Amino acid sequence: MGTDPPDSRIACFERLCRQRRLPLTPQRRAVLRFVVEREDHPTADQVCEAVRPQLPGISRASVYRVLDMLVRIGMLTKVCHPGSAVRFDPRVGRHHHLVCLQCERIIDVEDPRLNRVPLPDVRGRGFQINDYHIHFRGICAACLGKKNTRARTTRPVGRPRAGHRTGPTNRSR
Amino acid sequence: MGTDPPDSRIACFERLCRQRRLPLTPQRRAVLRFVVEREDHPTADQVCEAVRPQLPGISRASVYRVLDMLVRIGMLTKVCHPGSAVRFDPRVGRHHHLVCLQCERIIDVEDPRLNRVPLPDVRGRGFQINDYHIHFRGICAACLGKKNTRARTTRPVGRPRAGHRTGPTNRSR
DNA sequence: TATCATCCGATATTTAATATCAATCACTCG
DNA sequence: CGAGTGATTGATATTAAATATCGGATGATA
Ligand SMILES: [Zn+2]
Ligand SMILES: [Zn+2]
Ligand SMILES: [Zn+2]
Ligand SMILES: [Zn+2]
Repeated sequence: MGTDPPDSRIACFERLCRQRRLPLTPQRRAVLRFVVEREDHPTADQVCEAVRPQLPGISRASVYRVLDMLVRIGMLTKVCHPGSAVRFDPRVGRHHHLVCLQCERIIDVEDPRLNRVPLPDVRGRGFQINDYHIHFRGICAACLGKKNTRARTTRPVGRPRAGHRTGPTNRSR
Repeated sequence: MGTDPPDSRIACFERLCRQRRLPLTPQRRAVLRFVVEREDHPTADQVCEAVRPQLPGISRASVYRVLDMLVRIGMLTKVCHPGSAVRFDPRVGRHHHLVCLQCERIIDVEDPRLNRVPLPDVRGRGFQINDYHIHFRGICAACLGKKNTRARTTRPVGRPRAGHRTGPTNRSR
């Protein structure tokens, strides 16, 4: 259901709106259409910029409101990763993500074996598990290509030990 | 290593600072001590409030900076979940989380079976996987207790269909 | 077309997080 | 122990993300 073609998803949304007596506005159509047509989990800001050409007057507040509403009625889900804004995902079924530690890109990943992960036994702690979601962290193809750029996550912290000097110590200034 | 007792972790931090010639300030000690003594993944703001009694003058900016530095040198990790601020985790080894959809609480979970999850075959897409992390979503024991409170995630959206009226339609006012 | 609840855009506000900079502080080496 | 040096700190301002408010506009239904 989260992988249906865009038109089918829009139709599903319209059905849902009629059922629940929710007005079907151009803003809602445009935002949903944009998100279901993308595969890269855009942020609210990206949605805003992308939709403006077709709907010149749309306000940022509306984009936030519409996205929130689409999440509430189950058409979208939210994904987040430390260091980047919340992203919106048109796939609502169980699937998992590759997260690039360098460019923050989020890529969908699907593998039937990942849907058979054993649930931990947490009944002792009284936690009721409804669903799960795996974040695979690493480096995407694009970032592996430009390897010479220093990786933010592996940059050494602090100054080198004495004796490892890489240049003159008494700089002018 | 992420599960050692607090004193051992502080000692490890001091060793790391000396190695890298990073000044060992009271702010850094206090922030690290607080986070490693907690198990509930506090936010930067919670760290700030908790540390202030012991270090009255500490500024919010310093707390952010120190937390960021502790992440960079590998003493802490960041965790995030849509709808709540970034949280800091004293456990840096692979482990997983129970996320309560109602109160945003994050609880550590460990199960040897979860460390043998098959990695998806993404070599075709050129993604290099370094690590992974599972979010189990659900409802925690505390929130299951007070069940009468309406769950935010299951609240119906929109008004009911005509005919399902639950009260008088023509209210005064 | 008329009615009405809902939504939209504009604006202000809250919250999280980062940038700047002078004064202070921790560390090292005499 | 005391001076020298560079990183850190606190105060402040600023950016960015997200939410709240409110009058006017709009979609749904009859
Ligand atoms: Zn990348
Ligand atoms: Zn996805
Ligand atoms: Zn809870
Ligand atoms: Zn944890």
